[in-house]
Amino acid sequence: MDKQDNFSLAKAYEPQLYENDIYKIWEESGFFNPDNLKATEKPFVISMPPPNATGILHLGHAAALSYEDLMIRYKRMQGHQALWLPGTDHAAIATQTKVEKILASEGTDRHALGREKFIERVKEFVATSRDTIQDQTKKMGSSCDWSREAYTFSDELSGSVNEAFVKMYNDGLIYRGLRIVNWCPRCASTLADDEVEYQEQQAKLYYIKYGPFVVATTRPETKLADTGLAVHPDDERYKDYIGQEIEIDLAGHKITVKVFADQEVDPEFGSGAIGVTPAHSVVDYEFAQKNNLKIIKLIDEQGKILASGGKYAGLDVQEARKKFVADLEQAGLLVKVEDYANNLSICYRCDTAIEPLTSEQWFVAVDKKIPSRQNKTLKELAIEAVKSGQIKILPSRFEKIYYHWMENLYDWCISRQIWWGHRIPVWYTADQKLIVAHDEAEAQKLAGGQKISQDPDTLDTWFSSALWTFSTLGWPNVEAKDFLKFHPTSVMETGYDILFFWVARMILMSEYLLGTKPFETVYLHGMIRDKEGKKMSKSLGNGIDPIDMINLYGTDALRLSLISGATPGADLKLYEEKIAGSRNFVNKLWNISRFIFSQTEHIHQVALEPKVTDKLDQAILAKFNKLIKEVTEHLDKYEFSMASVKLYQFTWTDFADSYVEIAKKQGNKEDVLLYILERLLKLWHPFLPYVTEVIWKQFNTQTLLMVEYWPQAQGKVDGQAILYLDGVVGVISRLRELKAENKIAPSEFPFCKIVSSQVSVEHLQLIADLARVKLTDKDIEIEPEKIWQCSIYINLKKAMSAKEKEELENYIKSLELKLANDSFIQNAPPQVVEENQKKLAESKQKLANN
RNA sequence: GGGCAUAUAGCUCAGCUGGUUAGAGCGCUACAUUGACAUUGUAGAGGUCAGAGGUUCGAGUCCUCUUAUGCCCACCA
Repeated sequence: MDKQDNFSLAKAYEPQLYENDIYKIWEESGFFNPDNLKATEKPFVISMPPPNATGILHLGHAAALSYEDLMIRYKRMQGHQALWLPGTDHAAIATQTKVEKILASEGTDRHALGREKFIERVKEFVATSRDTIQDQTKKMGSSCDWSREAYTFSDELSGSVNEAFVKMYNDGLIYRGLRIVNWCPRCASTLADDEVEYQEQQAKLYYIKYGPFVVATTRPETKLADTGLAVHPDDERYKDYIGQEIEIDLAGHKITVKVFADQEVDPEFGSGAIGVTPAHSVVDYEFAQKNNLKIIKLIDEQGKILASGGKYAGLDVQEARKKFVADLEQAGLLVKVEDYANNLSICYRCDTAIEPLTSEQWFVAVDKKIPSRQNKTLKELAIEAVKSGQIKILPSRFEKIYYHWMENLYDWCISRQIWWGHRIPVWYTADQKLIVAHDEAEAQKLAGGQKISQDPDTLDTWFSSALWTFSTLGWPNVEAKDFLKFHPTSVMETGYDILFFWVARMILMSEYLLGTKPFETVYLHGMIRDKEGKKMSKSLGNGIDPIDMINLYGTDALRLSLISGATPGADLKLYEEKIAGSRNFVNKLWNISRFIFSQTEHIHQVALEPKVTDKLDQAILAKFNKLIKEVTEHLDKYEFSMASVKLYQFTWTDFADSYVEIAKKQGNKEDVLLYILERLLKLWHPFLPYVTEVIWKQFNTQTLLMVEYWPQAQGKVDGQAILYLDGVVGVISRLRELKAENKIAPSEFPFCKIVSSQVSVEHLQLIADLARVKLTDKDIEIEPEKIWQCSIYINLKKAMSAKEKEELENYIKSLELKLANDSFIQNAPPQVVEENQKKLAESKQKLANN
C-alpha cells in the first residue's frame, strides 16, 4: 500500500502552508538576479512601474504584477537573462498630501513644522509604507530582483534627475518664464496640464451689463481683472467697437478693456461678447498674447483677491463672487442668471478646484528645435519613436491616442511649490543671477564665492519617473554595466491610465537624453472593476483587497483570475466567485498530481517523449504537443488569457477527465502521465508559480521549477490520433447520455453490443467500462445507432422531444435547400459542399433512428 | 463638440482573416459519490449573437445607419 510513502501531498492544496517558504527559497536561490542566470538568450527586461510609496497594494498593482511576473518567468524559463527591476516612486504631491492629512489630524501643519522637519516626517512615513508595499509585492510571488531595487528619491536617482535638468537647461529645453499655469490652492502648487481633471457641475451663468455690452460668465469675480472684450469679426452688433478701448464701470470698480475680434467667438452663445481675463483663464491668456492685452493678476496663490480687486481685496474667491454679484445687482447691472452645466477643472490628487493664474515657473520646451537632434523637437522625437515602429504599443489603438496627445502637448510646467520632491537644481546669487548646477558645491564654485540660495521649488514627480528605465540602471554613467546590458528594456507593462503621465514622458526623455527608445513594447492593461463594471473605490465599498483574497484562496488563484479574461486595454471585471473558481482549478491540478504520484512506484522525470503504441497514448501526447505550441505562441503574442484558457481546458478536460480516467482503467501509463505532468507544471509555472513549485518538489530533483527549461513540442502533431481519442470520448458520452435519459442509475450496467471495424476490442471494452455498460456479443434486436466509427446496439432510447425533432427536421431542410442551390455548389469550396452533404446524411440517419 | 471601445446563455467572457445545428466557466436542474479531487463526477435546461438595412451562394464574423453603456480628448465664455 505504501505508495503513499512516495509522496507527501495533502488532500487539498492549502496555499498558506507553502507560499512564504517557497518565496524564501526562490529569493535565496539568487535566480531573481539575472547575473546568476546562464546567458543563452539576450536579456529580457521589465522595469516595474514603481508604485507610489504612499500606501497599500490594490488590485491594479496585483494585476500588473501578475502580468509582469508571467512574462518574466516565461522568458527566464526560455533561457533569457530575465531582469525585473522593482522600485517605488516618491510620488511628490500624493505623498505630501497624505502626510499633510496626517498632520492635520494631529492638529498641526507643514508650515508649523518647517521644511526640514516636514521632510523628515515624510521620510519616516515613506519608509514604513515602502516596507508594506515590498511585502505585498512579494506575496504576489513576484520574481523581481530586489538587489537592484530602486527609489526615485534615492541619491543615485536624484543625481540623474539633476543631470537631466542641467543638460536640458544647457540645450535650452528648460526655461523659466511667466505664463498662465494650473494652480491648486489646496496643494499650493502648480500642476501639469494632464494633472488637471474635469468634473461636470451645475453652475450659474451670470449675464452682466458691461458698458455697452452684456457678457456672460460663470466666474463674475474675474471680471474685475478683465482687460479685453472679444467678439466675432462678423457680428454686426459689435462691429463698430472693434479696436476701441472702453472704460467700464462694474458697480464702482472701473476697468478698461480693449475690444478685439476673433473667429473663436461664438456669436450665438450668451451675448456673443466675451469679457477677457488674461491672468485667470487659459483661453483668455492666449487671447491676450495674440492681441497684446494687459495682464492684471487678481487672485493670489491662496485663492484670495489681490489689491487689483479694489474693495474686494483680501476676500477669498467665493466670498468675492457673492459680494460682487450682490453689488452688481444693486447697481442694476445683473441682467439675469441661468443654470448652466459646465466642466470644473479639479486637481487630480485632491479634487480641489483649479485656479488658473499667471506665475513664474520652470517649463520644458516641447516645441523647440534641438540642434544636436537634427533640429527636431522633443515632441517630434517622441512621435517618431512610435511612428517608426521602434516602439510598439499594445493594443495598437493607443498609438493613435498617443500621437494625438503628443501633437497637442504644450510646454510642460515642471516646477512645484511643494516640499516633498527633488529640489530644482538652480541657485541664485544675491543679485538674482541664476546658476544651474549638478549640486550645491558646483553651484558654489560657479558663483565664485558669492552667497547663493537654492530655488525653493521642487520638480514634478513625473520628471524623475520619466527617467526610470535608465536612471535605475546606472545612468548618467553610460559605462555602467547594467545600463549597457539591460537598456533599452524589453517591455513596459502598465495601465492605460498613465500612458500620458508616464509612458509618453519616458519616451520623450529617453529619446532626447540617450537617443534611444526606453523599451520595445508597451503592454497596456485595463482597469480592474467590480462585477457591475464600477471602479473599485473605498467610498463605494466595493473594493477587493488582494491580500484578503490571497489569504482566502491563495496567490495562484488570484493571479489566474487576473490573467484569464484579461486582454490588453480592456477593463476586467473581478469578483470573488471568479477567484474561488480559480482556486478550484489550482486544487484540481494538485489532485491530478497527487493521483499520478500515488500510482507511481518511483517518481521520476521522463526525459524523452515515451514511445507508445496505444493510439490513446499517442493521442494525448499529440494533444499535449499541440498545447505546448499554442501556449508558446499565445505568450509570444502577449495573449496571456488565451494561453491560460488553453492550458485550463487541456488540464481539466483532456488530461484529467479523459486521459487520467482512461489510464485508471488501462493501467501502465506511468511514463506518459509523468512525462505530461512534469511539462504541464512547467507550462503552468508562470501563471501559478507557487503550486507548481510545490508539486515540483515531489520530483526530488533538487532544482527549482522556476529555472527549468520551457517545454518544446516534439515533432508534428498527430491529428489522426487526436480524432481517435475524441471519437472514443464521444461514444462514451453518448452511452452515458442514453443511460441518464433512461433513468438508469450510474451503478447499473445495461447490456450493450458495440461493433466497429476501426476500434480495437480493447478500446471497446474501455468505452464500456468508462460508460458503465456491460458488453455483450449477443444480438440485440434493435436498430444500431451509429456514432463515429461504432455501431451501438443498446436497448435504450433517448426519445427525441417534439421540439428536438422539429429542430432536426428544419436543419435537414436548410441543408437540402443549401445543397439544391446551384450558386452554392459553384461558389463554395468543394470541401464545404462535401461537409454539408455528410451532415445531411448523418442528420437523416439520426432522424430515421428515432 | 471630436474620438475610441464595448454590446453573444441569468452572470463573466471565448468565437482568428465570413463556411460545424454558436462555445467555456460560474450559477441553475437531475443523478452519483466513502481510495486524486464535494475546491468532485456524469448528464441536462438555457441564446431570433443590441436593432434596422446592405454586400455575399453563405454574416455573430465585412459595410452603413440607429440605440445603449463606458472611457479619453477639447479653451465654448
